[in-house]
Parts: sequence; C-alpha cells; structure tokens
Amino acid sequence: MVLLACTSNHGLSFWTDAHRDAAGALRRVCDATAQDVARNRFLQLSSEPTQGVFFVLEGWLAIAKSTTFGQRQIVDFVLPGEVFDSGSGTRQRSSTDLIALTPSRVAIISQARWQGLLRDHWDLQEMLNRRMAASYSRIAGRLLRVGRGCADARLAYAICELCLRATDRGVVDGHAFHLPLTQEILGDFVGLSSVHVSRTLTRLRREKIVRTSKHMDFVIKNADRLAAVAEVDLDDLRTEIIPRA
Amino acid sequence: MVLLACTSNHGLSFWTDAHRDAAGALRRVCDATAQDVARNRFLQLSSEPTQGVFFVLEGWLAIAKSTTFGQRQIVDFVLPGEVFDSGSGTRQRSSTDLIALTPSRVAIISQARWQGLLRDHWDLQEMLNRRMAASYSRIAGRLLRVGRGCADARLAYAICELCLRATDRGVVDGHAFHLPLTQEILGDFVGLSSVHVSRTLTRLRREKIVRTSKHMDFVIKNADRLAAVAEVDLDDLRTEIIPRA
DNA sequence: CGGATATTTGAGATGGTTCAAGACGAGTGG
DNA sequence: CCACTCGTCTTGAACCATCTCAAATATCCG
Repeated sequence: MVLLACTSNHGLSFWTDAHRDAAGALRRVCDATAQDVARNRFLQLSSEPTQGVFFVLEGWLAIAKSTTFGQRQIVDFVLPGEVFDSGSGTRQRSSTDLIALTPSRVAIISQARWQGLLRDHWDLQEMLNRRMAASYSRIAGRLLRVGRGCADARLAYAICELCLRATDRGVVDGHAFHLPLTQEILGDFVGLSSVHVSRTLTRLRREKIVRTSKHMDFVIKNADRLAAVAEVDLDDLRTEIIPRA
Repeated sequence: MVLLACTSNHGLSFWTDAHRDAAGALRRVCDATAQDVARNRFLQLSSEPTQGVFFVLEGWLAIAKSTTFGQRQIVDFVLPGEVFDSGSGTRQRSSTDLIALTPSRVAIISQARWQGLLRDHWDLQEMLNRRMAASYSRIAGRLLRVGRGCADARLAYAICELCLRATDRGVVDGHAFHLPLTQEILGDFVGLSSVHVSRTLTRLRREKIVRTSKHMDFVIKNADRLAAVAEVDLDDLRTEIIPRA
C-alpha cells in the first residue's frame, strides 16, 4: 500500500513544514537505513518474508502482482516521499513484488519501528490515513477502467493519473512530463498487451491529444479531449488521487 | 474504503473482547444514529457531498464507481461490522456510490466524530490499519484477475473471495453459502457482462467445481480445482484479504 | 558503429459483448 | 389453487476489441 506524500521530487522535503517532529523522527530512521537500488531490481518478492516498510527517497518503484503463470499486473507506482508497506496486517509473507523502475534510493524500516512512529506521532498517522485513501482511490479508479473501459479510456486515464502524480502541475495543455516506463509496463498497469498500448498511443497521437517523443516524454496537447476519452473530470480526479498536504 | 471487521454476522459483536473501550464508544455512537435501509437504496451518491462514515450493522452493501455513461464497477462489498469511509481525505464530494444490496441497518458517523474516535482509541486506529490493508489486498487481487485473467479465473477468484468473506469457514469442499447478489452485480464486480457470468458459471457447474441453486446459493464441490482456476493459494488468500482479529 | 532493448505494424485467432428470444421461479391477486 | 407478471437466468448467433505471433523499424548505450 502506498502511503505518504509526493509533492516535491525529494522524499523528505515535503514533511519539513507542517509536521516537524514526525519529519525529524522519520528522517533519523531513514538516514540510518537508506540504500541505493539499481534499476530493475526486486526489493521485495512476493512469497518471501516481508522486510518491513519501504520509504522511497528517490526513484520510481512499481508494486506488482502476478498470476502463477507470469501474467503481471501493476497495482500502483511508488514515488519519492511515499511509503510501501507490504505487510500492513503484520503478515508474514508479502503478496506483491516491489520493483525499482529507475535507480532509486530507499530506506527500509522494520514493522515494529514503523508502528512505534505511528503511535508516537498522530500527525504522521493522520497523514497516512489520507495517503491510504488516495492510494485506494487510485486503484479503484483504475479498476473501473480496466473492468469496463475500452483501451483508449484505460490509457487516457492512466496518462491523466500519472501526469498528476509525476508533477505538481495539473493536466493542462502544453504540460510536458516524463514517465520512466516502457509501453510494456504501462500495459501491465492498465491490463493491455504492449502491442495494444502502442496502437492506442498512436491513435491518441494521431488525434492530437498527446504528443510523445524519445520513449515516454509526454506533452498534453488537448487536456479536454484527453479527459473526455478517459471519462473523467480532471479536477475531481486530482482531489481524489492526490492526497492534500 | 472498507475498514473494519466481520467475523460474526452481527456488526458490533466482534469488538467486545479485545477492544472493550473502543467498542463501547463505537456502540454509543452507533446506537444514536443507526437507521434501517431498504434493499436497492443508495446511501451515498457519487458527486453528492460526503455524509461521513458508514458503519454497517446488518446487511450487504456495495461500493460502486460508474463511468459517465452508466458502466458500473463494484469496487468492494461492505459487510456487517465493517466501515465505509467515502471521504477519508476529508474531501467534499464522494467519488463512489454506496448501495444496499439487502435490507440493511447502518449507522452514519460524522467525520469529526470518527476522527475523534480514532485519536482517542489507538487500538481502533490500529485495527483500522489492518482492515485497510485487507481491503487494499482485495481490490489489488481483483485488479489482477480483471486486468489479466480470463472469465473463469475472474469468477472463480470472486467466488473464493466472497466465500471467505461471507462466512468464517474457509473455501472447503462441501461448504455452502449464500451470496445476496444477482449475476449482473457479480458481473459488475469482476468486469464481465451478466450474460457471460451466466455462461461461465454454467461451465464451473458442469465441471463439478461448484454447485448452485435458487439464485446464488453456492456449494463448493472441489476447492482445489476452484483454486486452480482462480490461480490462487487459498491459505494465502485468506491471510491477505481477511483481516486478522 | 553494433548490439540490445523498445516500438511499430500486419494478419489471423480468440474471448467476450450485444442483441434477442425463451425458460424459469417467486410473489401477487383473483 | 391457478394464472399473471416481473425479475432473473439461460442459450444462440453475429460482431468486435484485444491478443498473439511474427517481422520490420527505431532508439538507446557503450
């Protein structure tokens, strides 16, 4: 479950103003355990014992679930400043993989320590609650498109979602951003084959809704039509899936 | 987001032993505001202001999201003893519908009061965290099947999930249980048309994996094959999606 | 420049949808 | 007790979206 905030691109900076003491405690814990992770490394394998709580300082990670025969679904991405808690229920085994999509920097916090932090800092727990609600909204929204939407809607929705998460600026015309993903990973995110992601992206490009260059550099050309294809209200989407500070 | 427990079929009974004071506070709040709800009534409409937190005392409810043109996806069910919090982020507007699938009894708790309860009772918050993790696991598992599984896998998985949630007993041969759903609702749950739910259910019946009678009375005939079709390990599934007490 | 990794494009197979008609079952009123 | 009705489920047939396989580019990295 993805828990904490990402407004700036640097993990802890978010916390410094509103939540000084929680931030301090968190920072101490993170400094002690932070480590660098190479691209494509698995930080957590499903069916292996949970290692605790992962706090992302830099990089993009993916939470993925797989069927017994290798079909993969990406459940959510974890961005800098956010937390992934694979065993919230104090479970023994993780049920998900956690994969570094870019070179990353991650702190691993033990369950016990994390519980202690939450208990001692109510504002941390409170923020956690908001983050969890946002993360739940994200997955619920995606479930709707994956279950009921056509390929265009799924992809357009994913682009809106990721545009909002990747940067502070909303989904507005001319906004450019980069996603550190391949089309295959995007497909695993929205339940499409990479081939069909390619075709659908081509269609969105041809209709001048987005522009892309050099592997996943996006520019929003027509936010209104993008929102229409995604069947979503952009303002609503933002308040739903991006936790407020 | 679905939050609390359901082991017995009566809302508050779960709380009495381990969490006496939290249970007492909760009970007082619920007694004051509980109300009966008719089948098929909407307790919460998306795009309407959030009413607060819903605590279910009796009945099955469904959390649903819809596209602008009426395509519906059921995100999760809410069972007795569980809580639905439509605006966890203290948001103004709900983004989901909440529908009573059976005649139900529900208490509505204001956001402020709920926040207060959580702050005053750490064990309540702690249990909430576990419930949220379980509810997240449920939706993530379903997202995997909906995104990547064929109709058989989606339905078989849903049957496992709902069997586990509907009763204390696991998914075992001979276990009988009732689901207060139509095939159409089941379809909205797993992203299939009601027609295809019917066909797929027929296949599962023909292969002697489940037996059904009079509208959604299920009997598990072959739990192993059901699990195989659902591509799931039944023990793992239980610890993932059913919060431990 | 060369090799690996990603993307594009085509063509055929497939699984699920939609529409439409019929069967079944539970509840209702005569 | 029967006949009607409404909601639900079943079944068939045609259609369409997406997948898979396969080959042809394009892009990145050393």
